[in-house]
Amino acid sequence: MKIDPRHLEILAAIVDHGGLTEGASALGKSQPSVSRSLSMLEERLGIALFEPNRRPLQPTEFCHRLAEEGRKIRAAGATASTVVQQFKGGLRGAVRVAGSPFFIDGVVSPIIASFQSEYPDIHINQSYGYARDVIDMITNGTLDVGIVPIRSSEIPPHIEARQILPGRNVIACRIGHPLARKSSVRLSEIAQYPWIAPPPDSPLYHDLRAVLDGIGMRDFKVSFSGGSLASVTAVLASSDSLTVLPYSVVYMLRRQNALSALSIRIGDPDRHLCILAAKSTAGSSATDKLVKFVKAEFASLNELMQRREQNSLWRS
Amino acid sequence: MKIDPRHLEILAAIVDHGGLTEGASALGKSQPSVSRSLSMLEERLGIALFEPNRRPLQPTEFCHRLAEEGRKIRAAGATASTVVQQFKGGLRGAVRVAGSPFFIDGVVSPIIASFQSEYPDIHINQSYGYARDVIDMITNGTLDVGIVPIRSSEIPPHIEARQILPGRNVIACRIGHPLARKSSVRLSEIAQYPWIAPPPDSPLYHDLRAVLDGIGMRDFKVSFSGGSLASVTAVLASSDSLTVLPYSVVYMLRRQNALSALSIRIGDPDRHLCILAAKSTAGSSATDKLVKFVKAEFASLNELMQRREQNSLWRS
DNA sequence: CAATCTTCATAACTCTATGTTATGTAGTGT
DNA sequence: ACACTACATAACATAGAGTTATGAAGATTG
Repeated sequence: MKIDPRHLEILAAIVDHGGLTEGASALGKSQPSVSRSLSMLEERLGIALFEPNRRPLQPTEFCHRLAEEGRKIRAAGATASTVVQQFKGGLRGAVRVAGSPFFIDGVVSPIIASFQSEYPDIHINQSYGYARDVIDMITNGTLDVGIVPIRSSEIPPHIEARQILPGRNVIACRIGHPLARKSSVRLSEIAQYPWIAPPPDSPLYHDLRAVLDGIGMRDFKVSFSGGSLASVTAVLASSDSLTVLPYSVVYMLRRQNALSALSIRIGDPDRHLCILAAKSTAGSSATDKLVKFVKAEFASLNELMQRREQNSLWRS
Repeated sequence: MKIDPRHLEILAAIVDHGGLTEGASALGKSQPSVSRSLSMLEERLGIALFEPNRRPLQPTEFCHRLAEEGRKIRAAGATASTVVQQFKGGLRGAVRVAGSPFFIDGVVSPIIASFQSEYPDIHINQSYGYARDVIDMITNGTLDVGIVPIRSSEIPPHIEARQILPGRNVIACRIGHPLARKSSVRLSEIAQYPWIAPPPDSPLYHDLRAVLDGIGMRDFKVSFSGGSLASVTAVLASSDSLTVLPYSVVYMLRRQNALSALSIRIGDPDRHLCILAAKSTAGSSATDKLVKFVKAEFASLNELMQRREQNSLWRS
């Protein structure tokens, strides 16, 4: 027999709050109203929900079982409320953005800073996530915009994606690194230096492995592993270590006199940086504004980077 | 803002069935009723749930999101229905029995063993409990059958009780006890022997106190207290201790050459052994079969015991 | 493009469940 | 034994959902 889901929520509230009066209050209902609803439910079920003659109410095993379902209903209701708030709040100047940590820290954050000075009333909520997580969050509505390197075959049909940079990696090092001033770097010269590995679960780590496999290095010396872009940059800047980073990230950091890159061409990944958003018309004008702005900034950045051959750029 | 969980279920049904009319039918609701509920919901939310001017209704992304929560609520409701059926249907092939420990161990277990050899497909779940607990468990549906000594005034109206043995206690001892072979035992003879007391929270303990008060013994020497029927029997068998036990229990144990009883009449309790079950129609045929079997076995046992005068029985 | 069919919206009436305040009953603690 | 707490019940009002009947609008077909 079908039970009204509100009644299951009532049972959950009573069990979780240890009594009818407290449970009713938690639900915003009056104590007599809840009491009567329970009595009618017990009469319909023909099975006791609470031990008789006990104060406060002591649930039976049967009640506990139904209360468990009531908790699930309550959780679903809470999620629905969040969805409502998101769809309303999304219309009112808040955008949630996520992306690969190094891209977010190295490239996207400065762009978003520019966006916010131009649109001060739009709030940006920024977080990290790789492609798979970003897609999930956009799909379930907890994210508005994702900026991640991704293969086009990995983009599901309900998500709108636009490539903003081609996949391009370089071997990064500190400014003034012994190899940095060489116009041509040979394999044997790289082998003697230690490497910094990105977080093992990141696509960049796989890029690193691919690069080193391509160069023929089976075992490489890792002097530092994991960490944020800032910590990687700090380690690079204070040692002769090498790592693999996206070209755009190094380019942006070069502006800060932070990093340089070696004059050696390494294989580019087939994942291109894309900006992702849901295809639905629920996209807010704030989200639309941000997407447009980010596309324009990356177009500009791409143009700047293309004006410089990789090798000639790093020879200054 | 909180959404009525029934409305979330409605959204799920509409989305899953491809239209309002089909969805309403799936929920057992009328089409106009669902249409109006939806209109009122959209008005309260202030966000469109369906693309305008489309037939059949085409959900928005917002609606899809809420429908997902509706599915969770529907699933929880289905599980709750299953729980209800289990608590009702659990009475179909499995019977839960509880009673006073000494009766259960000494008399009821052998009867249930006979029952199960006759009905091997009926599962018996056996446990202990005194009258008050047994009544509570039957009331709240966690027990099917209780076998306990009880006064008829203690039986609530919603429970069906049938007396299966009159209240009758004897002073039990080991076979070969010095007093066991006497045809008439006097008070002064009893006083010198130690006593075994049943668990203090048991009605039998109160019976023991009542017996000793009636005999005029204010302070009696307790050499062993509490424990199961097996442990009490073991202590009796290996010492000259005495205790008070129900006549039927001793009778059953006598068959095993385990115990004997003194030839002295002591006051009988006003609690008679009864078999209890809920009056509700939820009683299964398995429960009915067990109740009938237990009644018959106890009638037979009662007849056997009545064929023997108490004193002549113990004189063999 | 018009006619027909399908799907949903609206109206009017009825009924049920839930809201309220007031008060009684029963269990628990001191 | 008394006071307090927690729940049950009564009476009245209201809102939401049930119904049948019917209209409006979108989609399909000839």
